[in-house]
Amino acid sequence: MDITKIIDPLNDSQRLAVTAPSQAMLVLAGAGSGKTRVLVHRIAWQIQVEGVSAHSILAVTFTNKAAKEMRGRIEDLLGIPAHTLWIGTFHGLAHRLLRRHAKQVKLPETFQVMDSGDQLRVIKRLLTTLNLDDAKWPPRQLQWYINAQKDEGIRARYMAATDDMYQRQMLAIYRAYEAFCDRSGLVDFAELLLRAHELFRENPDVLEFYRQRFRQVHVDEFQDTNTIQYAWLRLLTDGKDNLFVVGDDDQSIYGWRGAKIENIYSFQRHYPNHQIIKLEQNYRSTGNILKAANQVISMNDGRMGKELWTDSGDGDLISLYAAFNEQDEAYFVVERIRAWVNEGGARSDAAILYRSNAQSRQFEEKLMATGTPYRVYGGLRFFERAEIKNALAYLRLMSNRNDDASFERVINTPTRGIGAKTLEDIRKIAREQSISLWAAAIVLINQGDLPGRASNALTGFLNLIKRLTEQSEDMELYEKVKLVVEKSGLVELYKKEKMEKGEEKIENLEELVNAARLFDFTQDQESEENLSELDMFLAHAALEAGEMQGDDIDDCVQLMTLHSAKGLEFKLVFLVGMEEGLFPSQQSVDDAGRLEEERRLCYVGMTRAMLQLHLTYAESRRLYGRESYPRPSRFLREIPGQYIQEVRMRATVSHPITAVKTKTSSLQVTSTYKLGQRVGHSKFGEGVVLQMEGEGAHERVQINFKQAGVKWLMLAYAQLKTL
DNA sequence: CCTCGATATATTTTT
DNA sequence: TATATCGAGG
Repeated sequence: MDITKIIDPLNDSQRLAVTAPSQAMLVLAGAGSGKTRVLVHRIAWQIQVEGVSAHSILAVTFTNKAAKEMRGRIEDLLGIPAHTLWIGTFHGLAHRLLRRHAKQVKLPETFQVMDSGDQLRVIKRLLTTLNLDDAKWPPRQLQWYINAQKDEGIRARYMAATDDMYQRQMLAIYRAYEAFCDRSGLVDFAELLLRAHELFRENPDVLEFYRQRFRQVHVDEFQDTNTIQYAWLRLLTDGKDNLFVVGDDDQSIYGWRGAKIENIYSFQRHYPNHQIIKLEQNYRSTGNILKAANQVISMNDGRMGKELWTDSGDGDLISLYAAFNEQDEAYFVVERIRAWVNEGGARSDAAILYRSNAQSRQFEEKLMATGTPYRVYGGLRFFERAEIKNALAYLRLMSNRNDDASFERVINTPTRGIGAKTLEDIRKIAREQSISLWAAAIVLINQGDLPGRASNALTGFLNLIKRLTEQSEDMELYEKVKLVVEKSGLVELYKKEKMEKGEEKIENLEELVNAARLFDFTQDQESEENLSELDMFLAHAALEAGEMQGDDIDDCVQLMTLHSAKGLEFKLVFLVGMEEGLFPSQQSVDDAGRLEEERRLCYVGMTRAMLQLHLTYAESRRLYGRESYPRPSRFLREIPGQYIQEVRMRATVSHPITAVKTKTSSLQVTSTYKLGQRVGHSKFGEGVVLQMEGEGAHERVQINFKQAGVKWLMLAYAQLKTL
């Protein structure tokens, strides 16, 4: 047996974690310290050396991407496919359990998964039904409230009524929402987890079965688990000392959506026989970046304690640029990226990280203007697009006619002459008789007192769904999807829309058919053989919303929020908008706990950088149409000056916060150039000065190069020669 | 039923 | 500032 492949690539701490005997284990893995490697090798070790069957191993992640990567790497390491290995996201695994045990958790076989968009829609609909003003009861807040309760494992029926009117109303809505979901066979994301927990808690035999089956349980990004996820893990592993978790308290950045960093602390109480191993050697960043990041994070209280180090050198200093305004900031960043690319760097190795999405625009504009390919993460995802959701709603209705959310969605999309009045009648009957909208529609037609036209339209809709169901019965999955796309009238609807938009939507629908054709329903066969291909595809669409838009085919500059950057790495990183009120965000500054999370976010951002880290802030920023003059972020002050090189040239270079801005620039270049002056540039060759603007470090000149054409250059970097 | 204009509203995101 | 959503009116 060749175990060197598993052991050799590991450092001492990693090896300790990988080869430890079965026991409760907490691996505190710093950024870039090889946490996935430990998890992958640990599992391979158990299979190959400890003789644990892949069938008896469970590994849980947060994202599908992480799950996929882990499975891939384990299979690579073992050299064989490991399809009996249960590895997936909390939600994916919960879903699998609920499908297998639908009866025990009182769900219909064809229950459908709602994404957050669906959920919001349902809540809005519910408010209208309950005659509540959605200005007074903002749907988003209600959604937040409901999910927060569920994340804590709290069901509406177990909540005591309070005297507080507001609380009472919220609870009433939560109740109504639960009732609606039950009636329609709909399950939201939080519900997947909650019900999977209840499955274990209320069915000792089921729980015992899985406790027996899973001899080893592994969890990735443990610091991101919420209350219900951890409770679920505990049911599965209590008293068994077989829980192996990997996480980093310093990278907990999802507290605002229920993640409990405390779970790391509780782990030590709940599993008294645990062992803790710290991974502190970093294989990603240079020494300066790590030392600076260590300093920043050390400002937080109550850490587990961890200090990253590297045995590769200090590297470059971190650069800090004080931009005049957000335009200048973008200009600086884009120029730096161009310089990087000119020197042979790949664009995809450069990332611009910001605190909030609204900041991306200025960079996009500048990148666009310079013709630099870029990619923005975080847009609408494929399965979340309206046209896709419409098509899926038809499919869902075919699978489960009680799915009222889907019924509402497509009954009049495209418009087919079913008016608000008819719809209201249907809802009324559904409410009175506690039946689905579909059933209510049939009742309404049979009553016969509907105006002829409305009755025909409604019958037409019901028949359409029935026809689609019958016709597609023996079809392949992709043919079903194709049939729906063609016969639902969606294509005709989008053909009528403004050329470009409509065109794109039709293309997306075609892409959906294609996705169905490529859908690999064999990959989860082990557990879901009783599920129809269609239902598997629908679940896949909800649980894995697909890649964000854009292709990775091109060599693109990467733009994303700090949150989405977690887990990624780039040679060149720009952390922009380092300003009080922006980062840390205004909402976090007067709450110690939230401020610490912002600091962890800063730590995450800094540790994304492999070679170069550039920090920027603007002295003046236009945001939401308002001009503001923010102070530099406190996080900048927390980085010792010795790791920083200020890019702005000033008379006196000192610490950024304390430095007084002087008008006297150290760069008296303004007089050097005149309009029409002939200059030389190392890359662009010879040219003539056309315009100048800005002062000091901000001074830019426009030059008409003989070869390269007209360009704006920043004097501080251009290294021009007068000719 | 659709279009236009008024209005609110703007961290962070995966599942 | 930009966008999304909603209600009135053609």
